[in-house]
Amino acid sequence: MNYNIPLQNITPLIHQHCCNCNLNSLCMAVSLDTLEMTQLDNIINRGKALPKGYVLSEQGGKFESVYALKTGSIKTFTTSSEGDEQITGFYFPGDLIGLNGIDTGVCPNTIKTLETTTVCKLAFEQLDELSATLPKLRRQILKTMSKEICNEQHMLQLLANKSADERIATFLLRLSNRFKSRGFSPLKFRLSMSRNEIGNYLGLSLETVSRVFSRMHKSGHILVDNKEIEIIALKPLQLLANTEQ
Amino acid sequence: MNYNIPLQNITPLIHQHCCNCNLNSLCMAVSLDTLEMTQLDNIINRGKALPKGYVLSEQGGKFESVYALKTGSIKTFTTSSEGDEQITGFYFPGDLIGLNGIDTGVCPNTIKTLETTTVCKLAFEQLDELSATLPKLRRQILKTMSKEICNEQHMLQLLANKSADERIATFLLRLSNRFKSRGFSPLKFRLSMSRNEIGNYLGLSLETVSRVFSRMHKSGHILVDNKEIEIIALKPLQLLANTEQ
DNA sequence: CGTGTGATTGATTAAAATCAAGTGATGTGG
DNA sequence: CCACATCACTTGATTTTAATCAATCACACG
Repeated sequence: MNYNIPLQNITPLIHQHCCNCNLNSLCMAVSLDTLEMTQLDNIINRGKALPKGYVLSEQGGKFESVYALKTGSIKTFTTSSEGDEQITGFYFPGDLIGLNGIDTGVCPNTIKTLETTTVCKLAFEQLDELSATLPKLRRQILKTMSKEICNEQHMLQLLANKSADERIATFLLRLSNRFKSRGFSPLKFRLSMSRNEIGNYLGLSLETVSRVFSRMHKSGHILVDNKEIEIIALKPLQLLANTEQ
Repeated sequence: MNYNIPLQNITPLIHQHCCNCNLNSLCMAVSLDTLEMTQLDNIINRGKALPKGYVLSEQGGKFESVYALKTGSIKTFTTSSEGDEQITGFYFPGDLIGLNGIDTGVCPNTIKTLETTTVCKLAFEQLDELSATLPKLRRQILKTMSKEICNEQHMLQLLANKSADERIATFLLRLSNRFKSRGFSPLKFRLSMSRNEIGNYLGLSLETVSRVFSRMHKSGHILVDNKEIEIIALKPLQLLANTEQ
C-alpha cells in the first residue's frame, strides 16, 4: 500500500498562515514576531492532506525539503542493504521532520504517514537563506536538530540496556508527554502504529510487545483495547521507566 | 580518576591557526576561504593538552562551548537517574563535539578524554553570530549535526536487531573508516577505550565483547593483542557487518 | 460469509547476561 | 628492582530473557 500521489494532486486545506496556526508555539515559528512569521510564511508550501501510507520522501532521494507536521502522524525509517526496515522515529503535530538530509544532500530515511496526515513543506535552501537574517529562526533550526540528537541518544540508552518492560513503559510515557504538550489527553490515546512497528522501533519482536501490553493490562497499570491505550497507574510506569527496579 | 584541572592551567600548545591546521579539511574550517578561516580563528580558544580522564564538560552544566578534537580521543556519555552510564559516542581528531546542548541550553552528556588529548574550544554564541555572515560556516554546523543524527540512527539500527558479532564487526569497520579518513592506518590501530566501554556503547556485556574478539581472532579475521587490533580479513567482516549472516 | 491482516497466547529455542574463577598487565611503594 | 595490589581482560558454567515457531483469535473488508 505505497501511495505515491504527487503532493499537488492531494486536496489542499484552506489557506492558513503561521501566525494563526495553533501549532506555531511548537513549530519553527516559535519565538518569531509577526513580521518574521510572515517572512517564514512566504516560503511554506502549506497544508496538504495525505492518506495513510503516503511516502513524503524516499531514502536515497535528493534532499530538498523539510516537513512540519500539522495533523496525523508519521514514521521515519531506514532500509538496510538486506532490505529490512528500522524505524528511527514517530512524529506528531508540531514536529519538524527531515533535517538530517543536510549532511550528504541525500535523504537518509523514508518519511511515511501512519494515518491521514497534513503537512507544511519548506524548501530547505530558502529556509537556510532566511535563517541568515533571522537569528531566532536560525537558533530554532539548531534547536530542532539538537533535540533530535538528544532523543536518539535517549533511544540508544533504552536499546542498549533496558528490559522489554522498561522499553515499553518508557515508550508509553514519552508518547504521553508528547500528547500532553500538544494539548491532547496524556492518559488516553490511540496508537497510530502497529505492534510490529512498535517492536521494530524498540528492538523487540511484535509478540513481546503484545505480551508486555497484556502483562501491564493484567497488573492494572494500563488499559489496552487494541490500539486504544489508557494509562491507569502512572507512578508504577514511571518507576519502571526510570529505575532498574 | 576524575581530573578537573581548569583549562587555563593545562600546558598550552604552540599557537596554531585553522589555516595551517592539518585537520581543517575535516573540521569546521572545511570549505572556508582564507579570510573566512581567519574570522573563525579569532573566536577559537586553542590547543590545550588534557590528561586521560579529563572532563571537558559535565552533564547538567550550562551549555556554552563546543569542542573540536585535535589529537587523542574522547567519549561522551549520559548518566541516568539510577547512576548508570550510557556511552553515546567515541570521537577522534577533526570531530566537533557538544552541539547537542543547544536545545535546552544544558549539556545533555558528559565529555571525557580517553587518553591525552588536545582540543580547540569554541564559544557557541560567537560561532552562531559568525555563522550569520558566513553561509558556508552555517551550513557546516548544520552538516555536523545532521551527520551526528545519521550516526545515531545507524546505531539504533545496530542495537535494535543485530547480533553481538554483527555489532562488533560494524564497530571495528566504522573505526577503520574513521581512521582511514584521518590518514591513519585503516587496518591496524589501537583501541583507546576499554572492553567495558565498547560493551556499554554496543549494548553488550564486556564478557561478550571479549568473547567475540577471541572468536574473530581464532577464525583469522582479526588479530587482537589487548588494545591493539589488526584487521586481517576485511571482506568477511564487511559481510558480517552488512548482511544478516 | 469467507478472507486476510493484525494481535494474542503458548511452547520451545537460542543468544547473550550473569556468575565465577583465573590470568595477564600496569602501577606503586618498600 | 621486586613484591604486591589493582584493574582489565579472558574463559567457562549456568541462567535468563526475549526470539522464534506455531496456533488461535478478532476484527475489518470485499
